[in-house]
Amino acid sequence: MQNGEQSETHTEIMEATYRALCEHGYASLTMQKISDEFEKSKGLLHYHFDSKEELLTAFIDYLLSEFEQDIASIEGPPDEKLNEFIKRFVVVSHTDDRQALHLALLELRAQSPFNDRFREHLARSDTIVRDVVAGIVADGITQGVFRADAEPEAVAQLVLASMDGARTRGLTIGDETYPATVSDALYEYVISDILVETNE
Amino acid sequence: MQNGEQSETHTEIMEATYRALCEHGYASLTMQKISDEFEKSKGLLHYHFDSKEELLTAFIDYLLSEFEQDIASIEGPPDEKLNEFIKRFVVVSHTDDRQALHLALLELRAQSPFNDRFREHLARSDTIVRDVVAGIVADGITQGVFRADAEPEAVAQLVLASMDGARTRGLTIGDETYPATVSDALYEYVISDILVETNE
Amino acid sequence: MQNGEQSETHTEIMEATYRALCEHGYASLTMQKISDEFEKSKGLLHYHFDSKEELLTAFIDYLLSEFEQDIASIEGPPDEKLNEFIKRFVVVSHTDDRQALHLALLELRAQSPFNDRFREHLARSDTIVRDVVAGIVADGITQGVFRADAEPEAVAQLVLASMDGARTRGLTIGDETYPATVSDALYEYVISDILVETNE
Amino acid sequence: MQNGEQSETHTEIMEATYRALCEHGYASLTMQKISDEFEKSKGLLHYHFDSKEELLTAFIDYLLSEFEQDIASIEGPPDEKLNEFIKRFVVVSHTDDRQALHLALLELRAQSPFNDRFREHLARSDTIVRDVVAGIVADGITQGVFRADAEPEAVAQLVLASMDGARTRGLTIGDETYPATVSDALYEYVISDILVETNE
DNA sequence: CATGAATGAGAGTTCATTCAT
DNA sequence: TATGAATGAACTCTCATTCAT
Repeated sequence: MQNGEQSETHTEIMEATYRALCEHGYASLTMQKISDEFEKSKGLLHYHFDSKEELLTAFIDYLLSEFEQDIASIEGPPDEKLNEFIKRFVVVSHTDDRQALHLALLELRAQSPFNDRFREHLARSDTIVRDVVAGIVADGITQGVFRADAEPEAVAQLVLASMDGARTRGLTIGDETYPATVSDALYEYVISDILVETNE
Repeated sequence: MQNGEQSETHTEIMEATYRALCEHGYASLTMQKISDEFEKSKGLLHYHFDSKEELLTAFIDYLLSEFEQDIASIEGPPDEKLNEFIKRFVVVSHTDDRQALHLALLELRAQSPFNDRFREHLARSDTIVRDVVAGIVADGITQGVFRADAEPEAVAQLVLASMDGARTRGLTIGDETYPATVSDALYEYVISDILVETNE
Repeated sequence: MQNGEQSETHTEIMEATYRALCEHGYASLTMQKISDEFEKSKGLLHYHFDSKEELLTAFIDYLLSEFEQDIASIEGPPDEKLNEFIKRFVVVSHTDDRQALHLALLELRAQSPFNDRFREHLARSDTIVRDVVAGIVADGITQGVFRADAEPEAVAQLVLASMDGARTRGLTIGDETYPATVSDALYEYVISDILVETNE
Repeated sequence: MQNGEQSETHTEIMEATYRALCEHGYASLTMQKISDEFEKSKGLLHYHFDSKEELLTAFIDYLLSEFEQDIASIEGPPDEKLNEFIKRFVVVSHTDDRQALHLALLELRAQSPFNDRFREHLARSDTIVRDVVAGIVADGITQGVFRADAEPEAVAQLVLASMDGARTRGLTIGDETYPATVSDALYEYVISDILVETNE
């Protein structure tokens, strides 16, 4: 998404970083552990990236790009898009690969107060995603599926925050039912309220 | 809370760890940096704790105990308690010390999938807090301030998840208005729905 | 001088080495830094020279050859040749390119106790230069401009040593006036003594 | 001389550095090689010195302090002091330990154009030594052993430069007779000229 | 000839931990 | 208790060199 044409080795490094991050976590992620997940040599990591931080910044872009592509691929009428968005965002099974992706992102996010570049890259992506959700709600209002008094920005932030929190709590506390429970509550207490009541 | 009578040195170490964690972040937290925030020597840290992990596990208990005490001190009728809870939990000013505390907790939480002991201690606390919120809602139903069809568990999880998510996003993206916006949306789209309409 | 007909690439490598050495110093001179000053690729350096040491040995010859050519081009009667020799050897302005050349030579010389090949190449050149100066003095005696009791070898060594020392101290301590001061003292206390007093 | 009371370990590190520098030369001097000459562990080097550069800067002070002490210990009338100074400074036998010291200093000096801190420390010492020599000459004039028209500063610089150059050439070209030859020439062509002729 | 990706050893440095005092 | 010197493993990063193209 951002470069369009990265070298094969570049991609292999990103994938190795992903595996290493998922397995060991950010705090104990080392170039050696990335290298262990990488077919080629450790020195090559430094040939392609000037420093560990540079590699990880590139990795954030790689992760976000995958995530943004996933989100952009959602199709359908606004209410279905919102449902699908929530499903992809939060209802992850334990074996879902997306769970690992979100954990990786969470770790990088927890690090961002101490790293300006991380924060900038993450903030940029956050704005994009928020705009996507607010856009869905706005479209829904225009098309008459959501109530006219729904505030797209507020709804978007509430949806994102609750899903993010649910995922975080689910991931970090090890309770797999957390995201699903919150997701259900989100429907019952929020989304059902802004739906124009046609058949319900 | 867990020992009742900790030594003064123990407390000083916990406070030093807190300062070091806030300043440097979990990933680059070292015994040396804790020691730098500590009046006494670095060797003494190992006299009191067998290992860094042991120290950090004790630190989690210390943090959670402070947090739980804070929450337990809330008084008043259920709807006011819920408001106050949300306020303390999420609406933190930028200079609020509680912001740093939550960031520290987030970092430890992001680490918990890689550390069983961290996860156990955090999960225990999470259950306590969730029970507190669910209890407030249940009390509110009993006392007739919340609607009878409100589900205490579901509401508690939704409230906690959205506030947690809002705080995380606010902290890590550097947008101070995030928690307040989500908090407002939470009132408007969730809490106002479960309040028994008396004067509104 | 040693091959007579070096390839153009060879010369470009020598010039790149010269620039890199002047900029970074011997101790932190790397093949990469030489390559950075070189139009073509880094791999090509190894195509032309089997190793870094080989390249640097060739570079010594290149430097000395330039230096010897410079000295050989001095013309005139013996006393003027000696003056000119000293002037070229030591009285370098701060911006003089010769200053960098002498610094490069000094660095290689400081390395020579640890590298037999460096030492051999440098010693050979040193003998040549010493013979040139002793020859000038001997010619001066024959032609009656220098006193008959002047010892060509001793004078040559004293002149060379003092100029070398002055340059070293000037270069490394950053005092630009050093060489000129010593040069003046050399005239006043040494050369004026061996001149046949005709018009002075 | 500079601190008066350095720890024993500090001194051991300086001595280990001296041995490593003499054996391998500055350009290939590594912390590992210093550690190899050191009884204790490599990590300890970094406990006592924040970086390699800091260690080497301290080492320059250590070397210069030894050298300055040596010079300060010379006693006697001015002409004898000057003789003794030259003897200690330059006439080193091949096995003389002072030869190694001067080579070490030369290497550090050759590095000083690329390292401000090295240059400052070396320049400070250079000024001290020059003042000592100029002081000897000035005393000699006052006491009537040197001619009144001798210029202390100019003589000091000429003496130092020629001896420095002789030593450099001797050390780096491997010709042991160099310093002695230049030293003799220095007497014959310079010092004999400034001596008040009493018995010669 | 020429390139630049790739390698593996080793550079300086950091770190949790130990231990004598 | 308390200190701070000391350790050794592991860290990020650099380097001369090789090799497929």
